[in-house]
Amino acid sequence: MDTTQRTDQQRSADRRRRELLEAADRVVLRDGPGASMNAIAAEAGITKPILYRHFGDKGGLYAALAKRHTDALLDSLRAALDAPADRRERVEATLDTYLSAIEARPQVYRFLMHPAEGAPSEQGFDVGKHSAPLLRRMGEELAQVIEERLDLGPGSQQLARVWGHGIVGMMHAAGDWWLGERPCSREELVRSLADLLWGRLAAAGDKVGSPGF
Amino acid sequence: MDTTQRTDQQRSADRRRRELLEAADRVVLRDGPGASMNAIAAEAGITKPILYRHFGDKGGLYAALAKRHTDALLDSLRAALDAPADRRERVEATLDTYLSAIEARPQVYRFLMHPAEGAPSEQGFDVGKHSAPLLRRMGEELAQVIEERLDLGPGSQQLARVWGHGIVGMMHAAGDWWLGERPCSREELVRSLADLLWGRLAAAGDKVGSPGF
DNA sequence: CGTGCGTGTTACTTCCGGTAACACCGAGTC
DNA sequence: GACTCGGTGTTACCGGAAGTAACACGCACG
Repeated sequence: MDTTQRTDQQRSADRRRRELLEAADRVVLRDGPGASMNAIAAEAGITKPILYRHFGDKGGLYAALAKRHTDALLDSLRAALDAPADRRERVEATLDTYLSAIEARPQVYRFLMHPAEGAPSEQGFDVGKHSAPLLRRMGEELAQVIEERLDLGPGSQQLARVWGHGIVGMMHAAGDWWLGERPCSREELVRSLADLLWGRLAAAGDKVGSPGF
Repeated sequence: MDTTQRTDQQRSADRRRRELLEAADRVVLRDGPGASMNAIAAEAGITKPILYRHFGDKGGLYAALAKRHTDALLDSLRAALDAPADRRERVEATLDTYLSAIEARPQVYRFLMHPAEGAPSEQGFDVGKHSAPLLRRMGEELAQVIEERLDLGPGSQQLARVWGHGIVGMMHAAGDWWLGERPCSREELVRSLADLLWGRLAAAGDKVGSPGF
């Protein structure tokens, strides 16, 4: 009964919400994740309480903001992951997609990786609950693809999840470091990481002059 | 000329500093990284300005605190990394050392991974500068060991650094996820990760019913 | 005796997240 | 046309945290 009536208000509320999110986006991209609610409200041309009415609290706003970017990135990754190519190519394409994304918009990336924090009266403090939702989602997503596509024998589901989170973490940490120091080209980085996943660590020989026990 | 005079004051100042750090440690371990300077001062039986005289600002205190734990963890890891065993065993021992550490003291671990944040007037916002100093140090350390021990052919130094940071990231992300969900035993996790590094991802067969492109 | 100097305190400023209370405005109703 | 009502907006405040004076005690050294 209210579905038809709702549309009008709902649509306008949704549009407002999107405008607010875009303003918040601009501010966060400019000032970093420490951007204040006042600043965001000012950018949107309004005042704080409105933000709170729309998003509850700062965490809510940041979560909404993060969801937008996270969804976008995950879509790109899914595309690379599902491409009709052989495994190595798909892995490299996925790595490259992720690295391209963080290279193109490092501020977004920084924000996504360290969203929450700072809330006073932080209760239970369950380890691992927040951290980085994006990493978790990427890990789960990758785990699913691995489990669907690869024959890993018994315990495959568990193994796939470990690998999913592990590979995502590898990608993330290497990307973070690379972005800070730019020690090599993106292509080289992708190749090096793929080599690592392809077992080159195990296959490498000992160094000749290595400390001989 | 002042070296002899200094010893006395210096020693007492150092002892005081250590006491303060220990108090801070207790509070942070109890209340999480959001612990206030007031709370830390109270735990130490003093008041805020003293903390500021010793550590400059909250970041300084947290950095000092982080350094203690980071150094300790890195020592353990170095021991595992340098053990006289074959490569696979060393890798497993290192993974296990890290995972044991975060399992034994999750609060410390949480603190180390998300130390800073929250400072207003955060200038330049260089991506990747802060993030997690511990991860960076671990990555560099591992890179060094890899480069020392393995024969990786041309470009070995670059490759070692990529791998160092990548492997550390893998360990971290998998550990973080594991700590939150506890989906398997530590031994299984270690084995799964070592398998990943040993190329099982590349070696696995396609699943029979997999979507055939 | 007094003059530094290290150690400590109280009391303050500033800023931020979050909230309460009030003000305006357009639509539907009698 | 007056009246209410929901949505949008505001100002003004609270509580708490970081960080900073400014002042006070104690102790060695001339």
